[in-house]
Amino acid sequence: MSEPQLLEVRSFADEPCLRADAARNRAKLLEAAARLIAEHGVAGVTMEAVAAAAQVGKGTVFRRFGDRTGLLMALLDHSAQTLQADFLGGPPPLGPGAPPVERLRAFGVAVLYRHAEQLDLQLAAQPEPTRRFAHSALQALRTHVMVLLRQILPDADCELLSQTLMAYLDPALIHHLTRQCGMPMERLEAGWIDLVDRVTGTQLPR
Amino acid sequence: MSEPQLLEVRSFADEPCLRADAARNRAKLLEAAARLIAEHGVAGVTMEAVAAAAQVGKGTVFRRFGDRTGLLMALLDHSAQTLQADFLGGPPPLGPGAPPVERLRAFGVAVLYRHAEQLDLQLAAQPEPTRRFAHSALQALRTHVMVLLRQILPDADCELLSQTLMAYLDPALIHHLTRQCGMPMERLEAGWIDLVDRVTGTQLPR
DNA sequence: TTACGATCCGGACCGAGGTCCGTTTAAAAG
DNA sequence: CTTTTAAACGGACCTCGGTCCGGATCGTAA
Repeated sequence: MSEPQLLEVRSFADEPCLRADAARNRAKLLEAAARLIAEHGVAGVTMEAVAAAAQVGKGTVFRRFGDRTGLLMALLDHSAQTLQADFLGGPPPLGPGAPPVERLRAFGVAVLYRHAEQLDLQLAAQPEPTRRFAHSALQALRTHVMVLLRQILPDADCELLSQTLMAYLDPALIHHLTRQCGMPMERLEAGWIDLVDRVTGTQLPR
Repeated sequence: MSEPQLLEVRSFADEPCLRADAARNRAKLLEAAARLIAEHGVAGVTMEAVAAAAQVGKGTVFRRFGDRTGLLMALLDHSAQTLQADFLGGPPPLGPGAPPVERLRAFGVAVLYRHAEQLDLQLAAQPEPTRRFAHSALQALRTHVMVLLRQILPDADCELLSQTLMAYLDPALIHHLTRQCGMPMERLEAGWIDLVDRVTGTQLPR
């Protein structure tokens, strides 16, 4: 069994090798949080409730995860790393091997459905506006988009364009369009393809 | 003196004719909030502080504005209506008269700078993720973009495209790019023009 | 094994948003 | 001018995120 991915896919969070008890509590807390979500939904994930469910002091939760957002992000971390591994080292069209435009299309669709599956958690994990774009999970995704874009449009402002593309995949937007406007996911998916084509100038002949 | 705009530009908020005392208190509260911002920044705008500064009970603030976001939005309301009047009935290229693509370009630039001016307040007024896209102030802007887009691209999914374009103008994104990444506004402005051109296929000959 | 310092733990404490309900008051009806 | 009622008022109260610090624990080095 060799490592499935050779590329650096480490977690964004801090892990300077926790003390034994700290690591144990961390695991207990994540498990407790997951259980609370399963039982009472994301709204039931109160810092005190998590602490109680994990039989741990409240302060412990905050020291480990910083704040509520941090805890929720940690719950999403595993899935985030899986996705990252997929588009960094997995099979095409997501992974390397396919032409950049196709990778971009596949990437968006993958993120779209991943976010849709975890919508409630993704929404709750959304940090306050000032930090929304600073979070490393998002940064990683955006950087990947930017790299792909640069291969397609070497002369464009790919930093800005990548922000625009990522904005389309914002969980809050997905929530609004699917749950408040009633759009089916297929339409969002088509919208992504269309957007990629327009931005990259890969317009299908009309 | 005739009404400057004939189009419906009424506030999005509730105003089923308040009772005299209610209207008076509403004004006192807005004034107090503005003063608090001037003195202690947006962070100083605490619901209790506003209530106290306006010599009013805390419950009054909540009944009038619903929540903190509502109060902050109300502070932005006047500027929002001005902008709306400008692009609905003002002079070109923002208002009617110019070709749709130019109106779109002008619109984005106008919103960009308006948001940049009021960044702190805009950020603080940002509602929780589930309501971010539902708010009527945003809806009004997006609808306008959509109308313009439809004139340019009658066969495209303008609802989705307009969301994408609006996302570029998100105050949180502007904050990130200018204050955290250090980009000058000129670059964001150029980015908007570029984005509009790509999306509408109005690519300048390269 | 013991001693020690860094790290972690726990839960009291605080501030702020939001709710509730008994009381007051504007303003329309008689 | 009185009555009446829907609306507005006020502030006590609750919840929850986040902070703090004295005390317990782990890991290490002697």
